[in-house]
Amino acid sequence: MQYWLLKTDAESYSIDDLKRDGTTPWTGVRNYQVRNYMRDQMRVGDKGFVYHSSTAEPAIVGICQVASGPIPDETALDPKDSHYDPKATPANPIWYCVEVKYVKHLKRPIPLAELRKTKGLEKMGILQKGSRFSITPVTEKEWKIINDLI
DNA sequence: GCCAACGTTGGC
DNA sequence: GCCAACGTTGGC
Repeated sequence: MQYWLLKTDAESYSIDDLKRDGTTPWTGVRNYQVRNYMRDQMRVGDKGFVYHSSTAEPAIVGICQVASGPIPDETALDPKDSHYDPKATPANPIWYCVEVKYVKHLKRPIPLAELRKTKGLEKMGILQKGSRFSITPVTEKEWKIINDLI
């Protein structure tokens, strides 16, 4: 089993939205590296941190779980969707996503600033300068360290 | 709202 | 296939 960190803009889709929906396809990713994680590496049962970006205090706020294998990202095929990609077709969807299931809120959000200060997390994708990947792998060690912060 | 970082696009 | 310009992300 692997661990992940899934970034989301709380304004557009928050952990509360995920709780309400229960399970949701993680659509809208238009970065090849991140698509490849979802298409090739994420497995049903993998766990992930849910991270809110672009808020007053960016933070890890909850835990989710991968609930499906790769499926075509429907938003790429929908001309009305803001993530529409005219090059995508049903035969060659280009963009894939996985379904993500709500597990729980953390007892308290863990702010980015705290992650930065915590020993052993220096290599986390989320902490790298200019990292733009909305999904990054988390090592088992990092997963444990963060769970111990709660 | 600013701006650094960086992936993507497109002209050549 | 290089690389400048562009657009977007996201922390501050």
